[in-house]
Amino acid sequence: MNTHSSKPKHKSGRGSSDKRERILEAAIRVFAQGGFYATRVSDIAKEAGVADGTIYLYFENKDDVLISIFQDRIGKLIEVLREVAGRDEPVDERVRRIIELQLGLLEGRRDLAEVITVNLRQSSKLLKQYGAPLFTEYLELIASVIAEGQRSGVFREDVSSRVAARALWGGLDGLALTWALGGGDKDDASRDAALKKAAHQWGELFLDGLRGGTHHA
Amino acid sequence: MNTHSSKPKHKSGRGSSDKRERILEAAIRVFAQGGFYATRVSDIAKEAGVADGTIYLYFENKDDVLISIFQDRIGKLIEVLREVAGRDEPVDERVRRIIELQLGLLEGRRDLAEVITVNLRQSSKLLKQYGAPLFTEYLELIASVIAEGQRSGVFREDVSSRVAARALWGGLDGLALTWALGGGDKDDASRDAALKKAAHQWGELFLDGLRGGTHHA
Amino acid sequence: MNTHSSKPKHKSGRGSSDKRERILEAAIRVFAQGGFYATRVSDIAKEAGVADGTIYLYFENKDDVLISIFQDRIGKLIEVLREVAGRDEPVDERVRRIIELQLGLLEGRRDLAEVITVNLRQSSKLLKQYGAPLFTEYLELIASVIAEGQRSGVFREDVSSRVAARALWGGLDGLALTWALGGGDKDDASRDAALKKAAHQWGELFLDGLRGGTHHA
Amino acid sequence: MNTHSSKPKHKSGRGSSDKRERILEAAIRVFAQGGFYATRVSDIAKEAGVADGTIYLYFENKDDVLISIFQDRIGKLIEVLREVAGRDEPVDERVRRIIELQLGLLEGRRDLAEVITVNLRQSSKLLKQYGAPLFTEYLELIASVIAEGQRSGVFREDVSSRVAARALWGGLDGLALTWALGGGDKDDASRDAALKKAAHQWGELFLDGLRGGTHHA
DNA sequence: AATGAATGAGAATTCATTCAT
DNA sequence: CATGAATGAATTCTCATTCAT
Repeated sequence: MNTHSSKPKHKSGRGSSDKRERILEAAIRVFAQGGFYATRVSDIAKEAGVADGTIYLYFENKDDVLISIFQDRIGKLIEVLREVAGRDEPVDERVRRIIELQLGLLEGRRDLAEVITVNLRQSSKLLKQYGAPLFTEYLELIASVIAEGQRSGVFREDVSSRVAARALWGGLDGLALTWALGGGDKDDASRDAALKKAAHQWGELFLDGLRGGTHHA
Repeated sequence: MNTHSSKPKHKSGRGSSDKRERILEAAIRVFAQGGFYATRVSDIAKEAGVADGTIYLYFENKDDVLISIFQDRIGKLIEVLREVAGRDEPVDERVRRIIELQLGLLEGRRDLAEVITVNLRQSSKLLKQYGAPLFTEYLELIASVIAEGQRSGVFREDVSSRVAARALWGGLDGLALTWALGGGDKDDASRDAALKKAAHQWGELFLDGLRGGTHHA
Repeated sequence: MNTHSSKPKHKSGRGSSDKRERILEAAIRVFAQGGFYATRVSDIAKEAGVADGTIYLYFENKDDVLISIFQDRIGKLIEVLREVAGRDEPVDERVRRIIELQLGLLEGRRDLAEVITVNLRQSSKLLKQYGAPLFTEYLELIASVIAEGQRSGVFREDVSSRVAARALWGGLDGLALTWALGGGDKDDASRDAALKKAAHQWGELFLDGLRGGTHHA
Repeated sequence: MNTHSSKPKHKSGRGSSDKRERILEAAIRVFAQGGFYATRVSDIAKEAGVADGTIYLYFENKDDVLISIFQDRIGKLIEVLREVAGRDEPVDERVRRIIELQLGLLEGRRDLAEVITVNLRQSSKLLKQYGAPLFTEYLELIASVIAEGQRSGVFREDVSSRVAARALWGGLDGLALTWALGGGDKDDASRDAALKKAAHQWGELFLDGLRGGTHHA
């Protein structure tokens, strides 16, 4: 449903389709290290412990591997997000969950963060063709929560819910980028904690800003 | 190997080094369109109206062209930013200027803006090696303005100025990305207007959020 | 290396070797459609309704499949041809039978005909190594009929029987090629009828030419 | 006009476009030796004394090289044929010229004969897509001469001029095939003479057959 | 300085063949 | 006997870079 590749003839095979997963994980690691373009297909294969040709049993081509990473992960994220967005909780609480969710996806996965925030943009073609639809869906979901907050009077209405959604996502992506790029001086655990703290601050700033219009009067 | 651009023996030359400039401008345009990797050296040459070989009279290699864009352009951007950051204006006013600057709304220097949002992520290798330091400097400059606002009591202090700076940049980048992804349905003028409006909304949301801590008490 | 097909340990087997036959038939079909090189072993397998690996239980390799087609089928064709050539009928009648035979109009053995016009030229290497001898035998048989006609005074003698045989075959091949190239505008039945008619005309032209020397005096 | 490739950016360059010719000649040699599919692009390059990449400056891809051989040669042949077909000579004389012409194309070029008669058919795709149109034009030209002979009462009318044209060409192609395939037992000169002689015989047989209908009454 | 034809290293992809099940 | 997932050698084609003019 959320996979794009038309290839996986296996799928149902028990131990077989975890090979697809293995390749995907290997690709995330090597893409994060060297970037999409600098990574050779044989690098992915070696990292996954399979032969070069095996990649092509599970993916159309190299592009498809990157796209699949994006689609698999974002697809899952959207699923959960949809549930969160529909919860019976105060909207600001739901916004906080969204933030945690987006960063939770990355929890301890600096490599995944780099692939999503950096690598995907290296190919504008891929980004536009495959990324845009999913990305738009994701943003619309966030925007709908904000819009609900606006209708209920919790959030200011002089800011477009879509603009706010984009800014929220962009801010998180900005934090993730710095986090991904940051050299390895500190240990992962403290880096994780730092990201979490930063995300919390950013969330409160955002929420206050979103409520802020009321104070203008 | 680690020092770059030992080539530009011209630079000082009179009319000749405007060819370097022409190549740089051409490269910014084509990189922005198709990305660093999808762009062939011959594309840059054609756009610049010179022969392929001519590129190599002014730059070491293709990487060097991208690096030079970073250094030349972000360097200039930082210069302007430094001036804006140091102005004798209220901090929130300065933050508004920074937003306009980054989106290229200021002085019609759209190309400068493109460099950051589009080119920054093109090559992870180059990004890490050459982009990161400059990028960090850029962010620090923004953070310093925010910090000043915090010290003067205008901005809340429970949010790290660096986190706020990253979020500010990320939000802008998010708006720019959507803007870039959005198909060419509308004309440029109305797209520009939409971006300007979105940027304004985002700025006010951000500033209110940044002041917001005060209302919590 | 130079002896081929040491594999078919089955051959004598009862019902199992009809699988070999099935593969051979399938190969003829797919080779005829796309050519030897454009056909993948998996295409043959799919057409035959067996697994890829099964092919290798009956044939050394892909080349061996083509060679086997030559040997099995052209062998049979030559057998039939030999019978026709030796019949107790007027030579011109026998020439007419040969034409029908080669075009597969005789006894509905279209597949036999395909072997020569379609498969003969598929691989120059194999053609030279395995096809040429059989092909020569085939032509010699035709030439022998013509030579017989010459000796009995029915056919002119100022034309080499071998040259005539080659020309006869070539003409038929030319008709078949046009027939194969002709897009699928008409239905198979009418295409068949057209080929039959063309073959008849060609046969009479050829026979008259072959008798023609008598008029020269 | 008769070249298909959209590549040759050079063309007018003096000494430059003979490189295209050099590659073409080299390709004819190596295709004839090993066949189209067995020949690697690097083989062509080596034979032509150029780098692999140079091939791609003059041709789209490997297919294009084969197509270009066919188109260049057949294209030229058609030009001359058109002149011959329109001459003010007896039709049978013109048919003799056509035969000489078609074989003259191959004069001493066993390799070219093999490429045209054997290699082109190895790829039904190429043959159908590019060969068919030119081939049809060529045949129509021959058919028009035969039709003229029929209208003037020299040739029998119970044979379709198109069928006759195909048979004529096919017969010649058949002779050329045997000639190309024949091992190298004799020297080239005597082989050439043999081909010429065979062609003459075939021509007379064909012409007599084409007149033959008149004797049937 | 400028040119652009030529180069050739490098990478993606295909597909015949194998072999564990 | 049969299968078909896995393999990896082989090949085409691209494109950054060079260098003779």
